[in-house]
Amino acid sequence: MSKEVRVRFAPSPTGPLHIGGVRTALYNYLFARKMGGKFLLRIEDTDQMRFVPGAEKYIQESLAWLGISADESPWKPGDCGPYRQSERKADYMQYALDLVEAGHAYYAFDTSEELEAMRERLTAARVVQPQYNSITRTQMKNSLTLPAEEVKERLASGDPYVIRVKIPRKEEVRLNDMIRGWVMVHSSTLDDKVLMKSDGMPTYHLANIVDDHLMGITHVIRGEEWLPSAPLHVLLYKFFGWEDTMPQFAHLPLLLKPNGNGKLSKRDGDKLGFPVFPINWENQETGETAAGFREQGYLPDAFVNFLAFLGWNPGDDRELFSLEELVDAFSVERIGKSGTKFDIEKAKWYNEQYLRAKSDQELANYIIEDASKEGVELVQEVAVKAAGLTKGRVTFPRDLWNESKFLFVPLTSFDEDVAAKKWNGDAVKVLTHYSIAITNFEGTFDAETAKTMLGDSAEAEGIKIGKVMQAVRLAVTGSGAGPDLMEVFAILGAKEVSNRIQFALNTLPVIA
RNA sequence: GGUCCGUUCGUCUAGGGGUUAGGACGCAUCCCUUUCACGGAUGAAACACGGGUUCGAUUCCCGUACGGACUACCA
Repeated sequence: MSKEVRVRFAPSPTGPLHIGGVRTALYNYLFARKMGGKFLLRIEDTDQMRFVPGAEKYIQESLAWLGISADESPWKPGDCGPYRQSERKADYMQYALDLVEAGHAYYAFDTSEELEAMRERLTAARVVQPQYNSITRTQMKNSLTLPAEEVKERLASGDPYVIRVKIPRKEEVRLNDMIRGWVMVHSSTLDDKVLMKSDGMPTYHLANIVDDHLMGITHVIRGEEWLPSAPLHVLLYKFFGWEDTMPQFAHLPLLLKPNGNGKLSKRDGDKLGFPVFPINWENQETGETAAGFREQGYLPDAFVNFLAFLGWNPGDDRELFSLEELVDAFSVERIGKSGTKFDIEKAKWYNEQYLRAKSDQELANYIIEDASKEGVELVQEVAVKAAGLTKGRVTFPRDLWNESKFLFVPLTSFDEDVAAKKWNGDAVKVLTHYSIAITNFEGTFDAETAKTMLGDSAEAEGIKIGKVMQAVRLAVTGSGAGPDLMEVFAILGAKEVSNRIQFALNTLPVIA
């Protein structure tokens, strides 16, 4: 009987959460639910310089929109709080000190200028890897090179210092990644990463190990950009003596730019013409804004479904999955290894699928809302009909109103190309006849009736109905394309159709 | 440069020692439709390359190429 699965999503509040992060959150969530475990959200705000107000709220709102709920978070604390690293600040130093005590870490007093000088010196000496490591640390100012007395004095006098991990000179570090299998790295290629910064805050490397341990995290599912530092993390677990409870790692393939190369970054949104963020973002201080999927008209279910399939698949031909179904079907084994290019067309397709699956009643609300923004008040019943007529032709909810708008507002113009091609004497004859026929029509003007009467008018004029159909559509809708014309007539009603035909007859050029 | 990761249609992917290499998006054609769209059908479209191993490699191994990530007192 293994212990309960506990996973975490640990974003840092440095701006809007980008889509890759959202996917990471999703996979963590799916895994936790699938395994009957817990999904926690931890805010990694150890970088005070990059902290952006509002980013935390953005993360919260984004996940809420998608239905990704955390069992424990800053807003819903469990037994392992606090869930913001800045609020755990006091604890990290002791852990770092324990490492120093055990000889796995040391104080370093080098200034940034000295570090820079070291790198330049090494570069000049053609050292391939100018870094702070088992070789170079012997020439730097740290507690391994300085006399114990001086170290004590510097510490006592408040000299700025960092604590660095002391990477062993020769050691093979292995980890068994759930997605990539065994990964082996030699410690000689690792550097003595800073664990505690001079501002008293831990770096990611220290904080994430300490917190994951303290929070009982069993699986770390994160982006592939963390793979290179994973060996360091494994070493840290070992130094702390936590090997037995070290989480399993799963490094997710990256989300790539659609046009080719490089991982999808925050800046790509504007360039590529589609959002890279879940919801709209606005930085109050800088005025920086970014577009979100939600505001573009993507449905949360569709977006989640789309995102889940970016790097994962169920192993069969099914494509449409609700969040619950994703939970049921999810497994880490079925996550791919290679980077995934982002294809907005597929996202649109998903949105169309989910939109069409909605009832006319539900869709009608979008139409009513959008219409009222333009000062048009619609009754539910008509909006429902309009929704039914147009839902097969749209990608986003807002398209519903755009596609059905012509039903509710007076025509002001006619498509010129269609007019040039289809508006002719025959059409005028039929339309004139039809207009008169229906203007005083008393019965139920349903699609069937409208069609029969139109056929009768054409026959009376001795003209084939098919020849003038496009002109009829043009006269009543102003366009050469649209939903079933007779259904449109039924919604419009005989009176309105007649009026529109009259308007067209008066507006369009008269042709003999 | 170094370390690590990766490579099946344009894209997302299934598959896995012997298959007509399957599906989805997109694209094209046809059908449906008195329009456009939806829907249906069909089609074009892929195992990066070179060596092994093997009776047989897209599949296993090794190289090469290409791509990517990382290489901060950022996460």
